[in-house]
Amino acid sequence: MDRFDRKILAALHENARISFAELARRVNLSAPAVADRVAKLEQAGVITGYRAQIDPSRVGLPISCLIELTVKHLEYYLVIEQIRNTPEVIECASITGTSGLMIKVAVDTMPSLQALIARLMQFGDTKTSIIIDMPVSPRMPALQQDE
Amino acid sequence: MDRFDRKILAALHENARISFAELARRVNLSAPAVADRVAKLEQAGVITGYRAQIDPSRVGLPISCLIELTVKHLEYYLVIEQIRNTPEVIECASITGTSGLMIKVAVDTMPSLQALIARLMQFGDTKTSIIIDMPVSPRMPALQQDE
DNA sequence: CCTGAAATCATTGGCGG
DNA sequence: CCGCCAATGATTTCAGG
Repeated sequence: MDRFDRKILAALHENARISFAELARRVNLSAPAVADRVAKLEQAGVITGYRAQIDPSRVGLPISCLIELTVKHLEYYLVIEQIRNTPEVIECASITGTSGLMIKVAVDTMPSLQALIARLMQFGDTKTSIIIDMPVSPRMPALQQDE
Repeated sequence: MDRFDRKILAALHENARISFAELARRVNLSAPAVADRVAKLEQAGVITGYRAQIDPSRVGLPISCLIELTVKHLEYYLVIEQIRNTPEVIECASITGTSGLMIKVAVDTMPSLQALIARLMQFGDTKTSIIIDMPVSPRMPALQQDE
């Protein structure tokens, strides 16, 4: 992990669809060299994937929420399995503290949200917050200089 | 927004770096047709970008947290500006309820986390939860059939 | 890591539904 | 308006150094 890798990661985080040729021009390496480095970063698990970012509000899902779920159930993995099978769930983190899970969801209408919360309540207490805005949308972690 | 667009979004969400030629094969359209559709999805704001997903724990940032910040400050936008300029912040949502902000951060060590929390405390009360696991990592919203 | 050649791909213009 | 085909220029990929 040197300055070339850091530049590569920054560029691919900014736009994952640029060509190796363009990437090569930006970091001052040849195209085969950057392709090789990218392959190694993928294999090392540094790059875990390339995702098109889709605006839920433009595909009929104007309401996004964070739901804190205080899991009461002992079969934790069963709850997680249920959450995985819930299409409204966009993201889910297992966290310390009483809550246990923080779930990000996107729904079309309030009744849908109500139904979703009702469904989640069988697993524990819920605390729902509507996302008003995303002042910082997913961005790159600040990379260390030393590795 | 028809079944072709939905297939395109699904494919680009699964792997944003596939070629138009490959995308065309998957959705059974020609390369120019998919390129045109992708351009329109971008212009319509449906696709907001393409991001390489980087594992913070593989770049020297093993600790990820969610910090709920109950903003006391009246100059909300100033707080947000400060948060934008904080490199440890990966994501930030403005939410309903007393908290106001939910911030996702990645840090290298516990002292760094402590310093970060101390910094955020000048803007209001904080409640920090460490992310243990991501049972559902950012995935595509379930698309509506009708548009 | 670079260069160079061959295969693949992106992009444009023109044509037909 | 939307998609297909064909051609040109760029890109990817692999070999060899």
